[in-house]
Amino acid sequence: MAKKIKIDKPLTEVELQLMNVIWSLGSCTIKEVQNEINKHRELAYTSVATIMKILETKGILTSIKNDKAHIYSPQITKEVYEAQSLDHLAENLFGGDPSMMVMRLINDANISKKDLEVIRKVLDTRIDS
Amino acid sequence: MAKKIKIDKPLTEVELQLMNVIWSLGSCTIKEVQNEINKHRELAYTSVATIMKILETKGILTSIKNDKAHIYSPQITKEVYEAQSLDHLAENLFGGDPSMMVMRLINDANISKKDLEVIRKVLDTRIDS
DNA sequence: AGACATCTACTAATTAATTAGTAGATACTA
DNA sequence: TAGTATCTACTAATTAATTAGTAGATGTCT
Repeated sequence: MAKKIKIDKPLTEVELQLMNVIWSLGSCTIKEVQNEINKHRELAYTSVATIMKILETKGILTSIKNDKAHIYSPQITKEVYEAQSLDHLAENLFGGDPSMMVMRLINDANISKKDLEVIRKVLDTRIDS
Repeated sequence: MAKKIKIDKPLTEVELQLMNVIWSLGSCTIKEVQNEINKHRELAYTSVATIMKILETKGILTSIKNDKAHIYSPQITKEVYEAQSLDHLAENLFGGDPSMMVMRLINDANISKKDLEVIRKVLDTRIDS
């Protein structure tokens, strides 16, 4: 099961692309990841392998040796990584104040009125707890 | 005055560090930026100059030739860049749904109850308009 | 004007990120 | 079990990002 390891730096562009695939697949092989990623872009099998090895070195993936291919599993959930990314952005662009991010989002971003109402509900429960 | 140009890629690490300084200074010279940045980290005058030239090439800064030093001005406001960064993150990590970002933020991020209430007020006006 | 300081443009060196090839190991198939 | 396919580890090549030096131009100050 994925643990809450702390990532020091954000993932690079390709790393994130792969992780998005891996998070959606759960535990998986290099081949499976390559098949999936190749629906969107070219990337050689060995390139995928290299990136996944890097992710393993960073502690973001672990692998176990199966019959044939290694099986990789994420060591951090997508949700946790999302939170850490938001923290990072808050730190670097919003002076460490995440509430300013929320402001910017609900003011500028393309969020439907319906979604805004859902958010308000969540906010209500969050405040009254 | 800063216009709303559209940035294709997010700024790199150093570029953002410099832009944060430049946004806080407004129009400024390389020297001024270097002085400011050097309160936090080492960076040679010529390095600052190089980065600022890159930012100019990208259209994020413009410069006019003054008596002596060039004066650089941002072509994009910090607020707009903030919004674009959030868009980018939403696209790459939240399946293009910014409301999920807000959710993650108000649930996980370290936001005080007072700030949450301020956010709710803003949300109220936003919804009722 | 001559000496000195400062500035920019251009170049270059280093490090990080991306992409993929090759060789040797391992498993599968007839 | 010989031949084929697949897999990983290691290496390497390319591109992007970061950092800074050098030379020549320009301004400043007596």
